[in-house]
Amino acid sequence: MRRILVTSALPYANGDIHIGHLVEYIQTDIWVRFQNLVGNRCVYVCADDTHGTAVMISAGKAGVSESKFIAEMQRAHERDFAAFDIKFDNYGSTNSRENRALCERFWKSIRAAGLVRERDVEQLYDPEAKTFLPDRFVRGTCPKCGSVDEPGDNCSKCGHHYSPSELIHPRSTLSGATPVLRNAPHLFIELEQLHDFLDEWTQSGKHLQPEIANYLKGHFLGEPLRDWDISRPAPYFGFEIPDSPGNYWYVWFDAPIGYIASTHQWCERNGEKLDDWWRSEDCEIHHFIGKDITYFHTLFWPGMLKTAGFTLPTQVHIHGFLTVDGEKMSKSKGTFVAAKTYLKHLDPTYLRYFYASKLSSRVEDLDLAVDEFVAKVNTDLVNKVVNLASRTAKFVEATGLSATYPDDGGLFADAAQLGDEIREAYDATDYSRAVRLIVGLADRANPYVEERKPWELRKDPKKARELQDVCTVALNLFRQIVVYLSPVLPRLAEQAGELLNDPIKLWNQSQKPLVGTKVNKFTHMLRRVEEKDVHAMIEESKPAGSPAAEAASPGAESIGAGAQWNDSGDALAAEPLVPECTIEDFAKVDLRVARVIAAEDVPEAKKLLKLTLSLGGGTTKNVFAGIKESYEPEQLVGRLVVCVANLAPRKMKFGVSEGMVTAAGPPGKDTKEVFIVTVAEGAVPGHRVH
RNA sequence: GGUCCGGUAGCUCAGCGGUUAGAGCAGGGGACUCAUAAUCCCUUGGUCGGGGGUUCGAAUCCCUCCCGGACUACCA
Repeated sequence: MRRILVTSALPYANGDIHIGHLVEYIQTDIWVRFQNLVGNRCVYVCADDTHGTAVMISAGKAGVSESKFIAEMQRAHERDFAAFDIKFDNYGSTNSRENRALCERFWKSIRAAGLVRERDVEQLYDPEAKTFLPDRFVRGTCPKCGSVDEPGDNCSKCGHHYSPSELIHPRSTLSGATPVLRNAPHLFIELEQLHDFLDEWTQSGKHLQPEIANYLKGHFLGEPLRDWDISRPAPYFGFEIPDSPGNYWYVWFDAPIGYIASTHQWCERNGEKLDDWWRSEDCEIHHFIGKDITYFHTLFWPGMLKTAGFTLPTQVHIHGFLTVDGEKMSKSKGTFVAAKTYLKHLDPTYLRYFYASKLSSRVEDLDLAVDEFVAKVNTDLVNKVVNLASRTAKFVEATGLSATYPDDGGLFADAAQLGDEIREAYDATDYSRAVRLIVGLADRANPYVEERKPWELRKDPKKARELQDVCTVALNLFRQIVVYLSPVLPRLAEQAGELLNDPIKLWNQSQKPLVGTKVNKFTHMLRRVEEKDVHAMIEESKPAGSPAAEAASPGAESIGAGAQWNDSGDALAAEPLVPECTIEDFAKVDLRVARVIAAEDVPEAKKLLKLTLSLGGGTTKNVFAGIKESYEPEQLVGRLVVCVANLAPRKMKFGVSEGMVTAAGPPGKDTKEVFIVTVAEGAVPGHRVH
């Protein structure tokens, strides 16, 4: 029996769980359930990641204390997870007593190992909000190309990387104030001292997927590792560093330690010793994470564990992101579906099955194509698997299963033998392979029923025995499949257990037929997915007023009497007003109505479309607009837009842009949520906007 | 730009040096009626991205080109 401790990444306490998160939690939960099913002892811990500037700011905006904010968020997270049958042995919080104690313990070891250095860091400070600003809370003009309103780390126009302090006219996205440079001492961990160890650990071939090991080798381990800035000056929501008053551990220092803290809570409750789980050769530790946090889990974290004398991860399982119909999840397209929105429309079983059927051990993105989702769930689960029970159970309601298992031509035995292969696939997190093998069994079981025709047997009282035998076989094949699928579909396993009066608890139940039990009245186990429910879910996930939402309900433009304007303040808060300007300033900008007379894709560009704008009378302008991710060229031709007509021409990679099409959207370089500015009926190309 | 991963039937993918390249779904034809318009049988469909090479033999190995995607930490 293996002893295994499993974690999923700690969700950040600053937003709801969505279907993207669920890829990871479902992947992990399946693995944990599988391990327990085959008789290993597997404990699954997780926690909310609560610290950092983002939570501090969100709590401030909501007008509540941080502790209240994170408590509410945690309640919501736990509720969502439970609804998807994700079963943690302990769900903690990084803002816990246990975590603080462990952080202090780690810190002591790291200090003692001589890894900590203090160094002054110049950082932008918001004098109005009285806080230091992480890069993403600063925006300004790119020092290289002069593009305005660029993020604090790199320019979305020219791609130039810089530090936020290099921006021209920087401003805080919190208050709109001009940030000032302030010096503050920060504490750094000199990771380079652990370089040899990390080389060996990452390249051993045992702990990481090969592509990850390779990536680390190429990107980081080929040169000296940079020092890691692990402190933040007050104000900061987190733990104050005991020997450095006024400084707090950066959230990424205490977050992974939260894995141990959560385990500690579980140990306390269950009379276990923490050292048996985190400082023992006999216990495996498996982390499941997304590819975005690879760096932290494969370099910092092993380094910290090594230094503090804890067990190193046996394996870090890294998965890709979720895409929907081949595209990144998008709020405006309604594919950024919150867990709770999903639950209003669809059964969680569907998503568990679908993800399982798509997941492999590779670091690949997983695509949820709506058609495929519907087809897979309905054909595999309902039509094939559940069908086995629903077509035979009622024939043996009265008699129960036969007392001895009849001859089935080797079907059950063959499927039992396949168990090893299925088991290996699960263990290797190659669920798509496991599911493929299992569903193949249903493809062999249905023809058996077809051939033996129980519906004819029941007409002849003399064949009652044969009828019972045929159904005993069919129900056993069904049950065997359900045992194999039970890590993925715990609810179905429970229903099958109830139907046949024998709860499914162990993998071995797939190896021996069940005989002589009563059979209960069959009730529906799983409804078919309706495509309209999926679409309703996506509709509900769309923000009001997006181009997509408009397209879905043409004619919704005329705002009826019942319309409500309860617009949230989020958009404004995300990008506060800039300092006021005079009418003369405004007059310098010549905004004109223009007609898009041609629009073409720039194949090499990620975000740009090439537009030809007509100002009327043959005056045209060539403009490159960063709207490719939101609009198709065909949608634009013929439309009236508002352009900045006197903007100095700018040479871009693909040609000269002679103006700019105005568009609204949130700050940031993400151009998936842009909405071009159009003009009311009657305006003609050439009209100036006054 | 660099690194990595892919490109096999309409779709999702399996096969990764050895008999005429497979599955599921979709399409076509038929059967059945126990079952959630479920199931079963038959069937159409592919110069395995292009080109070159290694080999008795290549979808599978090597080279090269083309196409698609991901990543590119000092954000959380």
